[in-house]
Order: sequence, then C-alpha cells, then structure tokens
Amino acid sequence: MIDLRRLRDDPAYRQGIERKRVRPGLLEELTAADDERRRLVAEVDGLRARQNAASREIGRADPQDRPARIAAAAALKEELAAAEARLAAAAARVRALALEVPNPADPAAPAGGEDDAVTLRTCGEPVAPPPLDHAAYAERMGWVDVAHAAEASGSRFAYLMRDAALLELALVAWVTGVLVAEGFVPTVPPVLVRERTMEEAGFFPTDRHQVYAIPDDDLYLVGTSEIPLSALHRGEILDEAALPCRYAGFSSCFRREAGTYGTDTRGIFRVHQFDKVEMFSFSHPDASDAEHERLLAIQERIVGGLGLPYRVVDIAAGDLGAAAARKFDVEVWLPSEGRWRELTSCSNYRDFSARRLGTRVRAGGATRLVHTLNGTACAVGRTLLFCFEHCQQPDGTFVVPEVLRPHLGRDTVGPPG
RNA sequence: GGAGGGAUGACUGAGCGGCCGAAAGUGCUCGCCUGCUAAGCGAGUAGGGGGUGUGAAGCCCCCUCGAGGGUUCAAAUCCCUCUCCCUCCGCCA
Repeated sequence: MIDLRRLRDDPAYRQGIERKRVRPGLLEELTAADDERRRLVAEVDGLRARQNAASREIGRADPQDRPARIAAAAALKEELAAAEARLAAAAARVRALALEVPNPADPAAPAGGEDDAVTLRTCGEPVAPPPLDHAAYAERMGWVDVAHAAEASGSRFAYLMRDAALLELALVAWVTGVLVAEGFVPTVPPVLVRERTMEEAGFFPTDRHQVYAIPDDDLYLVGTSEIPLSALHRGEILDEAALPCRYAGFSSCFRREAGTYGTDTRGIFRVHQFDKVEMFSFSHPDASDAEHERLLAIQERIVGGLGLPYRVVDIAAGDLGAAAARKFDVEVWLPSEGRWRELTSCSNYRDFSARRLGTRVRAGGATRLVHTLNGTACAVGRTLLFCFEHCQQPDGTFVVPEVLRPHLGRDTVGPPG
C-alpha cells in the first residue's frame, strides 16, 4: 500500500510510481477519490462531534429534562447514518484504487523495463556445456523423476531422489548455518495463509493468479516463506533497539506459474513446488539500503561458495514487481543454455508492505513504518540444477561442492552402474 | 468435532451502560537526589485519521479496549457473527 499523503504532496514519490507501468489515469482517479473521502471524513466527524456533545449533555442533565433532549439527539442519528454510508463507500473506493498502485521505484533503480537491467559485477566466467544438460544428467543419475510426478501431480512437478534428496538436505543445512551465524532467526513457517496475510505481504491483489487457493478453508499456499515471515510482527510497534530483525525461513513454495506455458519445460528449472531458504529483514527505515546490500552480500557468498559463476544485476524500474522499490538479482551461468539465468532475488520493499502490516518502530518520540526486505538465500531445486551442470565431470561423476561435503559426508558421487 | 472460560495501552492488570481513551503497577523518557551503581522522589508517557498552523511546535475534532455488525440519545461495558488463546472430552501424526 502506498502513502496517499506523499502521493499528494511529494512529486518525487509520484514520479517513482510513474516509472513503473501504471494504468493511465489511475493516479488521478485515486487522488480525486481521496479528496472526496477526506471531504466526507470532515463532514462525518462534524456530525459525530455534535452527537457526542448532545449525548454528554443528556448524561449530565436532570432526569426530567432528559426525554426532550433524547428526542432532539435522535434526530441527528439519521443524518449521521447517511453520511457514514457515503464515507464508507468512498473509503472502499480509495482502498480498491490504492491497492492497484505499485510501490514507487527507487531513484537509483535503472530506467527502462525487462531488458534494461544493469549488470553491477560478474564473478566467474562462462563455461562450456557439460556432456549432459541438467535435466538429462539428473535423469541419468536417477535424481529427478518427472514422469511419475506427472502421474501423481501433473506437469511441472518432480520427485527429487537419492543423492539429490540428500544434497537438498545438505544445502539447507549449510545455508541455514550461514544465516544463523549472521544473526538470522531460523524459522519453519506455515505455508498456508489467510487472504489477509497475502494482501498485507503485498501479493494480493496483483499476484493473485499465481497463487494456489484452498477454497474450502479460505487458505492460500504461499509462493515464498516471505509471506508468513512478514506476518511475524503484524500490527506491532518495535523498539528501535530490536532492529534490524532478521528471519531465515525454510519452506516449500507453491507457484501456479500461470502464463509460462511452454517455457522452461526441461528439468526442474520452473516447477510448481520447490523448497527454499528465504531471508527476511525488518529494518529501520533509515538503514534499509545498507540492509539490502547486506542481504545481497550474503547471497553472493552462498552462490560463490558453491563455486557457481554469477553476475549481479540491478533490475530496471519497469520490471520491478508491485512491491519492490529496488531489486537485485543474482544470475548464474547456465552452460547448457549458454546464458545467465536468475537464481536469487533480493528486494527492498521500503514501507510498502509495512504499511499494510502495521509494523512500526518507535523512533524518538514518534513511530515510523519499518522497511521490509527479502532475499533468496537458497532456492534448492534451482540451485541443484546449476550444480548438476557445473559439478558434472566428463565421466559423469558429480563433484560435491566443498561447502556441502561435511553435510553430505562425501566428496564425489559416481554415476550409477 | 462437542462443552465451557477468555482477548483492555510497550507489558501485567482493574473496569462490566453516561463522570472511561481507560485505575493501579511494571517498563520507558526527563528532572531531582546519591562518590559510581542500585534504591528513592517528582513529572511525563497509546495508536491512527481529518482540520488548522511557517505542511516544526501548538490547538480543535473524529476513530480505536481482538475483528465486524446490532441495540441505545449514549457501549470497553448489552446482543449477534467471526478470529484467536486457554481448560475439559473425542479423534489423531
């Protein structure tokens, strides 16, 4: 949810919104609706003030004077009720329009759209493709079974099996350890949440079509543990000393992947269900840029620690999603495709979802909305897939990344038979 | 799933139709006092919205006692629905 007052008063804020794609006329409609809402607030407040005053006088009046005064006060009720109905309608309209408006892009975010991300740095070199691409290799090793998954669940599902299943556990253990050492609270959150939680996290209404719903129980499957983590301080006013407040969430993630028909169909690059360790920070509003850099640095340490060549890109304003003011992606070289592909993502939402969540910080005498940030620590399936190509030897042996060896208990995994 | 009890400010907890946005305590802030610390003394201390200010302060008004509705001139207090928590029974990994 954006800040309506800033939309009114701060041209830079409005420009930040316009750097994203917004429906023409939306902001004008919204400000007009908000003007009307404020006018009605004043009207209703005035009527209520009169009614409150009248009621107080009745309480103080002599019992014999009361009937006449009560009759007079009763007349106010109808007028007030009508005005309140108009206000409620206006407020609902403002809310509906405001939910459509994205968080302003940060001035530092590059201009443009999907193709205009700016590469900040590249660590490691592109390499030639291995004998087998990730999907073929995983099949050869008996690590991924999409055929039976299709029987059980449909397309874009997979069984992760044998050493790949153990590699997942090793990855999760290693990454979680890194995050705990960085002061993150390790968390296994709920993956089914209410509609309200989706909305407050900034996913509804804009990304509703990407979310699995459980209509019988009014619950929704999360696409990332960011959602339940964001609800951890819902409606709370935090102490300044408690910030930053960092959580590492491990969970399964569920995504409908609507609109991706026919893309990334090989292997487990894009699936409906995967496990992920996610970082989430509640930051002091003055410190969120530094926190963002910090999350990014942790991501780079993890990806670099696995020995994967990567580059960091700064996502352009027009490609930012509704909630992010700034976003960095870490892209890893996928040899079989001969290009860099997204592995992790790290966003600063500023106060956008904190406003819906009601998560604030007591700063000096005042309270301010916190800033929320999130970043992938490890999307397990996709990380493994990159490893399938980068750790694959010409003879088919899989060389376990050094950091995972203590967790897996082996240095290499040979091909079967 | 069945039967009861509960939800009050940063926290504990009183209030059970008007004098309650709310006692008391804790915490926090400021001042005093004290070699330092602890203790003590005094004062202050909810959030949000609208308006008016030099869009600082201040001032005025409105809303909020889990959420939403209702009764009433008037609701933290009465009624209904929902959510969550606790106790007991049932079921269960």
